[in-house]
Amino acid sequence: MEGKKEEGIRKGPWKAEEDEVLLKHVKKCGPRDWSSIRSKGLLQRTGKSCRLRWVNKLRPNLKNGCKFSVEEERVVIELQAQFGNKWARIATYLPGRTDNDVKNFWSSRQKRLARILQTSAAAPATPSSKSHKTKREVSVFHELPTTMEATKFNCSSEGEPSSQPQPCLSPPPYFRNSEIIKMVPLPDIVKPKSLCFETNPVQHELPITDKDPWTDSNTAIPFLQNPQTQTDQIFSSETQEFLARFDPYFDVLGPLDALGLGNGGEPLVMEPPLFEPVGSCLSCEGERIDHTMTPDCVFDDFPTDMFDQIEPLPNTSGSGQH
DNA sequence: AAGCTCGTCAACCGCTGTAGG
DNA sequence: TCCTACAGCGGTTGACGAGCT
Repeated sequence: MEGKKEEGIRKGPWKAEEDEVLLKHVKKCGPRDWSSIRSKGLLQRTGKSCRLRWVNKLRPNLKNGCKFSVEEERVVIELQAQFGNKWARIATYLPGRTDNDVKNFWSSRQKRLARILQTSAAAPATPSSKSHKTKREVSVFHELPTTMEATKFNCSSEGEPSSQPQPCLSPPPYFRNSEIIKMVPLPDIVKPKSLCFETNPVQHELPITDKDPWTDSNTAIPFLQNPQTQTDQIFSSETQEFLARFDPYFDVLGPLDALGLGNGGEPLVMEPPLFEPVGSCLSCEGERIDHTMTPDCVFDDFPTDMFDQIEPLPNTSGSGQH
């Protein structure tokens, strides 16, 4: 398709004059016929580029240059868990935000997650060192609780979540209700298989296998082990204090109607079933679908290298396993 | 003060889906 | 049914600024 060399195509940052021309076109013709902009000689931009400029910068009511609010962050997190990386779809739930905004926001978080995982693995437990935290470190840790879910949870491994919410695309439980979040302070070593995403708390105490389902070795994944202990070991008291502030944050991660979304801002209109209990959800048509999210299904979709940088903790056998 | 690291943002690229001929 | 053009989407990249060492 792209056989012939495109001549006279301008790329790069848009000038104010170009924006003006584009706006005029949209006023006249509406947000369509993008390719005609070039064919008419109005701009030396591809239709694609024009559309993108309109959608991301020139459209009315965009929240350009303002950071994501806490509410917006929560919505993105929830919807990403439900829909996967369907940024355009997610953006429709966020008035004034574009798919590009959401995408950028999410990838920043992913980067931070990667860094957190690396640094927490590379520099564990140095409580006395570094009594001062840099601002940046603090902000990184600020993301910690919410980045735990940052992996894709589209549990169908054979591909793409469809445009409809799929049963398997339910949000990860610790972001669905506080009941599940309370699984965090488990007393013992928690291996992935015991991170059962069920509302039934009993599941959290499932027998733990000797094998790590990811590595097929006996190496447990420290980050997922007894998180309380890990937190104590890895983070300084300041950071812990900071993390402690997330308790109330988690508390509001209950059913959507409890989120108070839109407080003081534009109301965030949510489509039906964002916060369904694990085990069932509603299809787009409002039809309830029962399903069970198995741990395997969930962890299948963790990036395989997600924990590459994490070294196993010293053997905690005795205190840990049961 | 300079260099470095990181986060944010804008824009491009390639792929896919769809409508029309 | 096939082909083509276009629209839309998601991934990626590069520029830039802010903060830190």
